[in-house]
Amino acid sequence: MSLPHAILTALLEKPSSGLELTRRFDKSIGYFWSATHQQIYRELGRLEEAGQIRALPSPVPVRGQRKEYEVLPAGREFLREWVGAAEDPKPLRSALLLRMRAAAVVGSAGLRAELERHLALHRAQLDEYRAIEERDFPAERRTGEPDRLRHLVLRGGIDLERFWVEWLTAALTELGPPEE
Amino acid sequence: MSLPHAILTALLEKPSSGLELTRRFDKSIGYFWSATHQQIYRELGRLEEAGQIRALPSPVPVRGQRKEYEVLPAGREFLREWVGAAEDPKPLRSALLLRMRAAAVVGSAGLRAELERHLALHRAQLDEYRAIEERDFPAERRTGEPDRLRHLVLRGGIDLERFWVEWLTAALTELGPPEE
DNA sequence: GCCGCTTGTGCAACTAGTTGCAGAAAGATC
DNA sequence: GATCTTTCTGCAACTAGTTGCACAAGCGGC
Repeated sequence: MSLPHAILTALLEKPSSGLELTRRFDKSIGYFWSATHQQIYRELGRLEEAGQIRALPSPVPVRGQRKEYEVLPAGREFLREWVGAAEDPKPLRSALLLRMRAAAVVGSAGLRAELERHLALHRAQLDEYRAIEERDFPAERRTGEPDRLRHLVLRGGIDLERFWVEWLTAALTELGPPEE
Repeated sequence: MSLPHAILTALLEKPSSGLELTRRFDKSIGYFWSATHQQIYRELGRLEEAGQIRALPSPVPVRGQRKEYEVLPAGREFLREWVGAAEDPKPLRSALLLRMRAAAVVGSAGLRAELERHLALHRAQLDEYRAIEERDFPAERRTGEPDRLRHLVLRGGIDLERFWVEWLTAALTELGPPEE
């Protein structure tokens, strides 16, 4: 399970409060490890309990008030170990591929519209990734190891979206004209 | 959630007992919607309860004895509706991409070996898919709609594995020589 | 005829992730 | 200065998925 590692990574990149983390998950880390604010708050509690992060000293420790967290040495070490650990890839789960297989059995009525909708979503995501690439990784900035690695991650996201766009396009062609 | 749909699809393709389903998940449907035997037994119970499948009449309804299930009309209808339903793609979750991002922060020690291990696994999966394609979808068999759709699904699997093989190869190059 | 192995089904207890809601604090509106 | 809205944190209850184990039936050997 990788949520604690995702949070530690985000906190090392920049100490944050729970809500800040949630927002950053929505537009960065969350692109390949999504989490709701609920998961994040709960995990922050566990990580603090385990001595891997701590809340920055603040005047009043009251509910409804932002709490900034930073990573402790134990947390950094925990993350460092995980980077080199053996962990098998989780088997793929795609409801869309499954649906197409179901369509082979009960007919493909209505599937075309869904494929078009997904195609639009993946195109949008692809555009977003490309915008990020232009903004954060112009050719001249791809030098230090950290940046090279982060750029690789983004390239992974881009190529995955490209895969979906291509597959969906092929599927739509194969499915034939609308209202066949 | 798609497990019931996966099971209905599998049962429509061929009525089976719980264990048979488990085996078929391990080498077919499960490639894009995996499930353990536990999940399958539990879901079979629910589907039977809901009147979407039924156990074929058997002499003795005892524990430890195989039970064949077949899909009832209500189950088929349920699946048919799902094929055309709107359902957003679930956000990507890749522990490996996440790990690379963590590596950008705490260093990439040990990561290279993991990338190589994953590369081998994805290559093996790719080979398996290709063998299935040759066996089940020779060029002359890709005619009826059901077969065309099933082949599309398999092509999706193949291209996804190809994506990983290419990305991992690029990542290893980018990471530089071993023991940098 | 019993002993151990495999096949098949399933319960129980766990971890991970989701959804709905609530309450405190602080700024915005009148 | 009363109320309204937004921000931020969090509890509670749920669904999905995993892991470990148990128990029955059949089969094979001896």
